[in-house]
Amino acid sequence: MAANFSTSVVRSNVNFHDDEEEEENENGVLIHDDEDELRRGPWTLDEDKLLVHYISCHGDRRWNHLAKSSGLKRTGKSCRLRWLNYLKPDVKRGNLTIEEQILIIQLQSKLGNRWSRIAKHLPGRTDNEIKNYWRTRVQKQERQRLKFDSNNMPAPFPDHAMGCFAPRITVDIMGDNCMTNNGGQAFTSNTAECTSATSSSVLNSTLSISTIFGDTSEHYKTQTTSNGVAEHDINDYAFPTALDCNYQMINDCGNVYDYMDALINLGSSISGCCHITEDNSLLDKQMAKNGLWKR
DNA sequence: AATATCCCCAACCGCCGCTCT
DNA sequence: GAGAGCGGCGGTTGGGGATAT
Repeated sequence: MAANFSTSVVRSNVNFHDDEEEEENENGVLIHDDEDELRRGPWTLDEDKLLVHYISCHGDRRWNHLAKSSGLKRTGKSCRLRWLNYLKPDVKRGNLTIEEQILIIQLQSKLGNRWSRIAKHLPGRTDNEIKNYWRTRVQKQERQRLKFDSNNMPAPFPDHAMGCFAPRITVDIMGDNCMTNNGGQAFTSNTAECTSATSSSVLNSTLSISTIFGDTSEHYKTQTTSNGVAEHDINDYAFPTALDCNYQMINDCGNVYDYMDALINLGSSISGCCHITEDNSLLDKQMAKNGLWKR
């Protein structure tokens, strides 16, 4: 990967005098005086340095002017994209966290494919990154569906949930409750919906579930609150906690799906609504009818 | 080890709406 | 009001690394 460098480093290191046919403008930045074709494709380290240097001096506005006067043989659009998606200092690198993934799903259900709006809720994440994330996941699910179709097997999830490019779910955070991870640590998002963590302590208990699919050897793990208020009817269902990505779901074909994949598809198949309950579990009986959650 | 396939993601494209002249 | 220029956005592509066969 290129360049996570500070502006000061760029200023001190960049060497603009590597081409005899270039000349400096009034700001000490080189201008190409030939009419070479615009460059396309991946940016080089030197181009990155030049762009960062120019923006540090002149700001990130007037992209077409910037592209010409900076000496970059790039379009203004290309410069803007490179800056916003990669070079801007506050761009966060690395994999999306589970919290970010859930927030994306939540926001996508509300906003649709308005990636730039969604990105505003995830500091440091770009619309391009979120768009790529969403597309990759949905493509994966579509491939799964086609695989089942070609094998003449029933789809793991209802067709209407699998076939659309933008499956919609709503994760409702009920009342004062907040999604928590297994340690009971509050999941804090940038949305206003999630404002406070539940105070009830969460006790893990391992329960043997032998119903529905008749597999008595499997152990499914669910959670109950200390006061037992939200205890599940374990004879019928088992639920994972919202952020426990170690869970997988097994449908009635015996196929196993990762937590997030199942969440997206089940959410689509239950009229766009699943709930976070008092014990921070996803609770909807229709969800459970699609299969068991396996740890 | 070679080849095929999958997956990620940077970058491009086309369209739309806003602003300025 | 018309049109050019531009920024912003969402959809798409293609290169390259990772993984499977």
